[in-house]
Amino acid sequence: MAVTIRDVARASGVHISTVSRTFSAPHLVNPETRSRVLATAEQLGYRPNRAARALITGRTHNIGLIVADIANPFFPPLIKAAETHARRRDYHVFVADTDEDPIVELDLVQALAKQVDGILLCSPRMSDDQIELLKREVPLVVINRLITGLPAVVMDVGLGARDAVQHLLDLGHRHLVYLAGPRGSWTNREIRRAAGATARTAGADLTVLGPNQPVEETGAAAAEAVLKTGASAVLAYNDLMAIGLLQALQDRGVEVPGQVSVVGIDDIAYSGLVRPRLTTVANPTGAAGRAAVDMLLQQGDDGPTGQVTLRTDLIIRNSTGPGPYVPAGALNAEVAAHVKE
Amino acid sequence: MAVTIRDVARASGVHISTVSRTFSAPHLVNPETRSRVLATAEQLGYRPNRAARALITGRTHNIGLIVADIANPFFPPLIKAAETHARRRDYHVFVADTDEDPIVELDLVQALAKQVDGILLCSPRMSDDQIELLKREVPLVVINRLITGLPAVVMDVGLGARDAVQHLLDLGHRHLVYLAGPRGSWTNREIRRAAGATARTAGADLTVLGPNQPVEETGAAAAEAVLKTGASAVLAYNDLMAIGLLQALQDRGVEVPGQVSVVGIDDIAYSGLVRPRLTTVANPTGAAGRAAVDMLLQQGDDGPTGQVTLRTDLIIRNSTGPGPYVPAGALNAEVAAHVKE
DNA sequence: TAATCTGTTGCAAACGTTTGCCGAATGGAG
DNA sequence: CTCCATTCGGCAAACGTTTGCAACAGATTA
Repeated sequence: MAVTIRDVARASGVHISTVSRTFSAPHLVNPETRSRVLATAEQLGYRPNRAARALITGRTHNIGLIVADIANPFFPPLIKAAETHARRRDYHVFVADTDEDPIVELDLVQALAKQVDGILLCSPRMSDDQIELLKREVPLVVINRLITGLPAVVMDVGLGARDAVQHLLDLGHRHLVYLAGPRGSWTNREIRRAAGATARTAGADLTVLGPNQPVEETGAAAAEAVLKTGASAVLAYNDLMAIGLLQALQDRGVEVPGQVSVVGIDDIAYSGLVRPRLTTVANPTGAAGRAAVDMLLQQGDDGPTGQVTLRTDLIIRNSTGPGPYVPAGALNAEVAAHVKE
Repeated sequence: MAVTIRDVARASGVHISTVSRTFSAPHLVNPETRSRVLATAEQLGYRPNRAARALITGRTHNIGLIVADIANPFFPPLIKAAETHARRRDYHVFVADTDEDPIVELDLVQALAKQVDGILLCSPRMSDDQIELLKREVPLVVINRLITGLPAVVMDVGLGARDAVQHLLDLGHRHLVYLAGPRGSWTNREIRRAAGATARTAGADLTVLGPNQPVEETGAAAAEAVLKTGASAVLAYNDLMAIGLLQALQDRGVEVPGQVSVVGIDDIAYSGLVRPRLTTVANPTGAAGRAAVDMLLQQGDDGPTGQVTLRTDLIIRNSTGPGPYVPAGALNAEVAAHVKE
């Protein structure tokens, strides 16, 4: 049914190997022959069968991209960037969603392993050991998690969390809440560590609430607990939760940032659209996707290597304002500017 | 390097065909032999090579999903639903992004054709003829566009647009704007047609502004033009544009819905989070994704068939309010409820 | 003139499966 | 004890490519 290399060979009066070479090693075939073959191939609508090619070359020209939740707005820009970048290099991308489930994650990697030249593992929830093991089955690049010895692209959320907490401290907040993310998330641990350290250094309190599924609903559901802590500022694991919290607080008549300041992480497209506009830590997700593809596809001796850290940026908008302990001298020009905005 | 069927055969002392049958036709092999083979396969970490299998069976167990823009929040829920549904049926999904470019779209279908058992084409921008032609190369299910003779899953945006316009008319608006979507979009034509017909029937004006790229920025950029028309209500091609417009109007000091009412389409996750919360037409994207997968994978004589229309729902929130011509008698209970909300 | 090289092509094996066909073994019926 | 049916497993071809090897022609070199 489908037109194969053999049909083209017959129609142009050459051996199939010549047709094959016309496509995969053009310099080895006489220009005249080549153009003849190309012409008949075009005319017949021939397209090389990648599966057959993969079988013999061992290279599928496919990559896998495994994310926790496609519908989480953090991922689409990353997926898009990775896919576009991969396609530019003539690779196709399998996208799969684990629903935050480490078991599904494991299955998925194994199922995809034979079908791809490598896998991009986004924010994996598996244990380090499991990932280590999987690495032997298929080239892996991990995104958003640092594991010694494993190639990775991470965004420096530690830095982001530090900046965010420092921003809150500068505003005069002394009791903060970290609204934690899902169990098993490296990002979550990083944020928690950095936020804790920064708060501690300044002699401020940091209460951790969680773990939580990183969705809007849990952010909203946490409002009660947040208020009960008596904290005046909240750093959320991601914008989704921050926005959920924002909503729930306002529904309860709590003013943001008047009574409680809220900071998110990710800078998803909509964090600038909610009211008040969300102060958040911007993550370079597109760049991360591209970097990960590059790393995976790098002409490898044996597999991808290296660890890349991308910088994050605190974006100050309107969901953060002065806290209860703003010292007279601290209301300097910079902070004043934030407050005013 | 990778463990093949042959390794398993050798290790368990049977012929490779027996191993093959153990996996693809278990009932043909002695339970005892089967469990022995299964055991060694497990121990060796054997996984069937799908490419090789595809070569001989002609079924890849992959499908392609082509969308205009992964980062457009309309698509991720659809992608997620389709992927999850496909995986449940043991299919993997290639996801690709055309960036709204019909050329890329065409290339993509052809490139993917040999590698998949079928392709889901979301909101294609190609011409009907082109799609018709492609259908001969690979089984196709079109989402969000109706083409005679082609299997499709569409959401009834015509109905949605009618409901939306009727809602605005009921509120007393007599001059409406339709902020159009991209050229080549079937959805766009449907909305325009239905909105126009509904307005015309009621003797109201409908000004069409566009075509536009379906992103937030163009919605914002259109604010000026919208105001210039003097219309009191706007229906946007999608929520993204509606939200952009909302923002821009408010930035100009125009009250929504006080001075201008705005209705979106899609009900993306964030339309309920902006202020005012957006009145919009909800599209069952998840259901559409699943239906399309089912249609594509239906045990087919020759290819998928049928056309499914999924119903849409007008969700009334706070971005719509009474218009300048609200007749005394029209402020019935239902409308009053809307207004109050 | 013989030897060597270069460029172009054909030949055939290989990649990891599936599957139609055939033969061997087993067991039940007559 | 023979015959037949059934169950099981092996054999080998096939899927559409790539690629090392060899053959051949013509050109270059010695």
